[in-house]
Amino acid sequence: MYLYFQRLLIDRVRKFLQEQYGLDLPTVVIEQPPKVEFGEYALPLSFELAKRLRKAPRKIAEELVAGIGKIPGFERLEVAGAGYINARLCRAEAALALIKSEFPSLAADRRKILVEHSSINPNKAAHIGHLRNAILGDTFVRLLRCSGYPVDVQNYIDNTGVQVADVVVGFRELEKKTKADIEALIQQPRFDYICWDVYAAASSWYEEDKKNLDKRAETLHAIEEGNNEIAQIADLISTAVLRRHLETMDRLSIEYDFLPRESEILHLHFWDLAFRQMKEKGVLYLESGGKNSGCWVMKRPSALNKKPDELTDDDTKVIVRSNGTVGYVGKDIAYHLWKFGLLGRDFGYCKFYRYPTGVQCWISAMKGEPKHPHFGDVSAIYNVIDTRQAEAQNTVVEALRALGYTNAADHYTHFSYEMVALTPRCASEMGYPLSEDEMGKPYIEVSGRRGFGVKADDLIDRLISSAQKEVDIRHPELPDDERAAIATQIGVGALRYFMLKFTKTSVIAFDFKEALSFEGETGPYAQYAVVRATNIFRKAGLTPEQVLAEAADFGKYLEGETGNEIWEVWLAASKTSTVLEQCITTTEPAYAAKHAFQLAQLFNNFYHRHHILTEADPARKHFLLATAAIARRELISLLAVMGISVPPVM
RNA sequence: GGGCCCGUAGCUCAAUCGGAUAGAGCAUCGGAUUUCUAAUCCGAGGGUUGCAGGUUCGAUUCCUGCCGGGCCUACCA
Repeated sequence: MYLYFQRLLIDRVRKFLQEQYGLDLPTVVIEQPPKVEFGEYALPLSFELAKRLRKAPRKIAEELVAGIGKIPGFERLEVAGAGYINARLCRAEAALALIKSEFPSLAADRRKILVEHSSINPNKAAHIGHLRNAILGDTFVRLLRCSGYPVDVQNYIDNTGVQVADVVVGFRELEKKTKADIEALIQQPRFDYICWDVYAAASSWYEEDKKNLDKRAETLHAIEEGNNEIAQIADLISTAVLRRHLETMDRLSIEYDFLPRESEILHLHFWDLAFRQMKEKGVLYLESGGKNSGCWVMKRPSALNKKPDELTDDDTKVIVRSNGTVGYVGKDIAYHLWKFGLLGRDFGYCKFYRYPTGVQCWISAMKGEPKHPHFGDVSAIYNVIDTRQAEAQNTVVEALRALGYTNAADHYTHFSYEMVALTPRCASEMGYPLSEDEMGKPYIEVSGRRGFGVKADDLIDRLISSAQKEVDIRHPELPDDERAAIATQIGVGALRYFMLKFTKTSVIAFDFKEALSFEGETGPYAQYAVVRATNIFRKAGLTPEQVLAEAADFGKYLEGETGNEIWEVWLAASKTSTVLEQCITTTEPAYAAKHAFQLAQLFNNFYHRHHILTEADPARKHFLLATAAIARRELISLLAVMGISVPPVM
């Protein structure tokens, strides 16, 4: 609703400027006045035009206000301050429009969008860093879907890399486990936890004696080769850990459609096709001298502006090693050609995991099932990968561009975000030994290699049990299963909100105290606002839908000081679709979280000041109920976009 | 050395394309409940937006330099 009137206003202003002054402004800046009394929109454009028109800003504002005249849905325009133009909506009309508004579909074409997120190495338990990735990614998927885009969700599985090899080494060399032993271990409820420790042990074993690294190389080679016991063990482990990751993420209602694995990219020879294209088009060249002699290399994106004679070995990225093997970035280029349907080869597909919701998750295979959905060949992609891989991502984009796939390159978005780290206090509380140097740092990076980190399932467990205690106290009358379900919703809500409230560029210095909080700017705060609203309708014996269906002219209740206060609730509610659109265009889900909190805050304030059920005037009572219904409706959809459901009671 | 990011209240973070008096939460202190459940609400204190210049009618935001911190910069993934 807010967006609709905003566009209407901008169109009128732009049209007037064109007719009156012959000006064609590409963008008209619009913002919100500091107080609702001033109106819903503020235009600072008079300041901008002052120089071009050689008139005082205030004079221009006056001309604009007089010239534009009446706009449907608006009460009036007025000049404010040194030359702002404030626009006031007709509140009664706007309120009715909001009640009737349906969520606008932004999707222009029906071609699929691909979001890749999670992509956790299948060699150990997922940790808080992976949670941030998955929650950001899943929320972005929900944002796109709720705006009408068809989306495929992919989770890339590096099942043949060094990290899996290290766990295999750990089990075989340190734990002396046979294939049969490992098969038995996999049956344990949290096999990924066992791997967590084994991986850390293997990593420190390498440090004890560099010769131990030979085992890694041997193992890695055997895995890539295939058809041997080591490869079978690696597959056993990585598949079991992958299954655990899916279970962990499913606890947060995070689902995937397809799991492309590196083993298939390797064995289906995706790279050969990519390599051929890249050689033909001169994207790669064979280095003849220097330290990279004998390697096929690409210019680094950071060196794009350098002249040929300024280039050094450091400005090139090795894609194919001198021994002929391809590196990670090369495989990623091939994979991304596939994503855009530019490779000329496809995966086989097998069913892998069925979610309780009925969604089927597929996995890549050499020879797949005959009937399967079509993945890849999409119009746009979003890769949710932390900022440390920015350069690798840029290299892939530049490879696409250099191959002449500019359209693909333009629709490739690295959804970049900062890492989750531990505060030194949190790390030492968890018993991790820190050097003096590290104690003085603002945060300590999570490290799977060192075994430093908060495991995702542990954090979820703690959040749920902490919520459980509260629910048990507050609702002893409810049966066990209902209390458990409520605690789960609250715990998950707290976690998802926590990961979304920070903007992507902010490093999260993780601390249990903050993450476990259910008060203030948290998920449960917003959930609680909805529960309060729901309680009103339950007591009143009405549904919010009934109340909204009978909407009347609320004009007189939206005037004056009290009216202003309540109008703030309506206005915030009306901005939901604007905010969601902003989240998509800026790839920043934090705006949705901030907005949900603000709306919940406004509602809680309203709830406190106006006692609805005891209101004597039936018409006013109806208006107050409608206010609660609108805030509740918008909050529920905002939370749903964040993957947060609302319990029936709290 | 080069590239990217960050520096805002005691702490953790916001601030829409450069706009009106820089806002929240936590913590601290003081209040509010015979009411739709207090996981709530109200109030108070707390700021040279790292420093110095520049552009602008206007800078937390843009530019330059400096200081401090982080990440990347492997023939690892």
